[in-house]
Amino acid sequence: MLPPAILLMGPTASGKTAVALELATRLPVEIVSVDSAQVYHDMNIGTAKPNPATLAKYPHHLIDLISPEESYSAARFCADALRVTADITARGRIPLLVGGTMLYFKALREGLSDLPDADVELRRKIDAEAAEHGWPALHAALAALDPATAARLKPNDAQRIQRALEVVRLTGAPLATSYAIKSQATPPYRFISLGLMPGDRAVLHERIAQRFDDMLATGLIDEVTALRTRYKLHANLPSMRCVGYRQVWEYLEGHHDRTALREKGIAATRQLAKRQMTWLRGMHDVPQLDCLAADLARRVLAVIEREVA
RNA sequence: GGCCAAGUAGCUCAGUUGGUAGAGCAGCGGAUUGAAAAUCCGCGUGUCGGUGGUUCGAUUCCGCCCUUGGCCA
Repeated sequence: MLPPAILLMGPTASGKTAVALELATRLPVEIVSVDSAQVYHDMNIGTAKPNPATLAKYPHHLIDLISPEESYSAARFCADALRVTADITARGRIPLLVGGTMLYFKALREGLSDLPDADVELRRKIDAEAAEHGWPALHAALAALDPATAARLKPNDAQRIQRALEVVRLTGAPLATSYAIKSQATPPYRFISLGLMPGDRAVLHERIAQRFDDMLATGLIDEVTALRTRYKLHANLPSMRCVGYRQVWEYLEGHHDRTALREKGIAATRQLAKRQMTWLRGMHDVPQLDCLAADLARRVLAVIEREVA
């Protein structure tokens, strides 16, 4: 029988971290972060990373991996996750993967196809073409090379059109050809999946507002200012497009005032939570618990103990 | 008490020279394969403050009333 691995998924501000820490005191688990923003060094407040004392007591894998100047990816996450979970299992412990980056969970559970990595130079060229002719023109160009993919994508879906053009140019074949092959072996685990969803979304929204205010109060703006001093950053980097960081960046550039920063930050976080919940709703095989329940940790524990045993 | 301004979507407002109304934000749904906290798509019936009048027809014009804000007493 395959060893167990626990997947704890939920929208931002649903209390995932608190539950994970609680579980860590009761089960032989090691926490693995599934979070595309917590991988960056020096982005702590805005990504709601646990504080140093907590991290010392409960080590988290897959946080603080790269510089904000760099990019991460779902593929890299899969590779990293499989490596650290193998280590954890070898130590006789159970991996507890916790986070809100649903694409990473999906990639882990369903595997990825064998596609070429991002090609910085090629992307730069495609961006230049888009700047000149617009994305709908590139969408039309894609239709000539890969009609099936073009039909699937909207003319303004910049990111996917770019990726499709990139893969087609690098492989010389339509995307579907590459997609057909899921090369990655399924992970050697028995996944125990759990989703956290708010019974009352208004309460989650309230919590998100509170949390963003807390971030501002504990120095989010200073954090971004320091990042801009320490690193070579620009507004289009994945790190600076993260929720909160993007809005503070715009504030520092003078695009809006402090009140607008707060409103935009909260709105962006809500939209994020909404997209995460859309993913979760679509995962029909993942049992869900109300993250607003008072005894949440106990309920999660009950489900896990039943499944692990 | 008098004068002035405003009352239209959850919020901020636009608009109809009289033919029952639409933007932004918020909210909701969806897509999602190496940037995913990204990127993109879809969803708008609201006593147009109330009530009388003029009119074939009033959210629009007129009277009165109500509410809010400002100025004057």
